[in-house]
Amino acid sequence: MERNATADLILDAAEKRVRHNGYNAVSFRDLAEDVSVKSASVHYHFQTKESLGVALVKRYEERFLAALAKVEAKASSPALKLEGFCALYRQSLTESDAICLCGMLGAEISGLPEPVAAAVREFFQANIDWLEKALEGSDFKGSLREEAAVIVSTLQGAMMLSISLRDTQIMDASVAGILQSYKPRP
Amino acid sequence: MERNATADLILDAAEKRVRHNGYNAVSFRDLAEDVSVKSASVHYHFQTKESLGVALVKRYEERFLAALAKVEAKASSPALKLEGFCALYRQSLTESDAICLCGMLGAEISGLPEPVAAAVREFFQANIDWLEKALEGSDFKGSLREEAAVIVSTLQGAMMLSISLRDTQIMDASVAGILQSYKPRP
DNA sequence: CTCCATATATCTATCGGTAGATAGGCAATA
DNA sequence: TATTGCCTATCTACCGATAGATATATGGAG
Repeated sequence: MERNATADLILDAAEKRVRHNGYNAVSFRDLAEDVSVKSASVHYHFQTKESLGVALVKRYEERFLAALAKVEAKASSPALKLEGFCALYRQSLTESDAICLCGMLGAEISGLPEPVAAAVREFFQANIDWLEKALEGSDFKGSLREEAAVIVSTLQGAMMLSISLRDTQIMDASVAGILQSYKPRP
Repeated sequence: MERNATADLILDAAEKRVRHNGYNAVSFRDLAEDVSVKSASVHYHFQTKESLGVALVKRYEERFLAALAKVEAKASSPALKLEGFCALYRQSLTESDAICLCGMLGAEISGLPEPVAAAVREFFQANIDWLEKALEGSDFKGSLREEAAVIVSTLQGAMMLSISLRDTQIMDASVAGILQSYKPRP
């Protein structure tokens, strides 16, 4: 994914704006102003809004999967991997004071250009894939994949409500609840 | 809240469109077409988009609280009330094949006109209030209010992911997980 | 080393379309 | 006749997108 400086600055600005206000509330002119160029120059780097959206989600997913790979490398048990996963979500919330990019786009998904929607679904699937694999060997009864999806959705919901009510406690309590359920039963 | 027929049809159309595509993706012209009038007539009933948004959320909350009151009347135990609460969320998802109105607006909250944002926060607070009261007397250790917020956010997240991945199983599994946590410990 | 060709990245200017919003008129009704 | 509800027509602002000019950098060919 070799990309030049301006294109990345545009994606940075887009990520911030989309995570706060949603896909349809972001314009090429907004982004142009954010990076101090004209809107025609934004179109030079991303011909259409759809292609910008796809690039945005793909970069976001790449970064997230890279962070997950680091967790994978360090965490030795399913419980620790789960903890690392939750910590990443929590960090994403506190660092940007916004919900997950794909949490926002997931809410708007039926109104998105199909290629963008597909990229969002892929992000979620990759999350669930990782978690499912991470939880292998934990003493959990039932479908691991289903449980992984529940965890992802729980974290996404917690981000949304934390931002809406301006109360990070909700995220913390959600994470605590998730981790508690996966403590090896004594 | 006495309102005439057209105004309610406009709100019906707005609710559907906002729940599917988000606040910023809905226009007066869209709504006008939905109810077979001209956009100026939509402005006759709701002068501004902001006032339409506020009315939309308030009506939604009224309906939801009315449904909760019925649950309250029928359910005798905290466990049954919780079950009724989750069932209402599940019903909201399956009936409209869309996320909660306030789940959508909650995601977009930082880009909403402040009065609309305030109405959304009030919806969530009312949900948490009801749940907190409903859970009184359950053998749960820790802050009931915090736990109520976690449940609301979990259900909201489950709706979002269910719609995104087109898999209602996620909602079902989330509800099952919530109810299981609140089974009186044997 | 210089000159020219090409590529890159930006600009100005503009397109057709749509956004929210308003003014003023017309018909039914109470 | 005053009110209600809808209409036509229009406004200004902004949307995504494109055309075409310009400046700068790179990299051979002579």
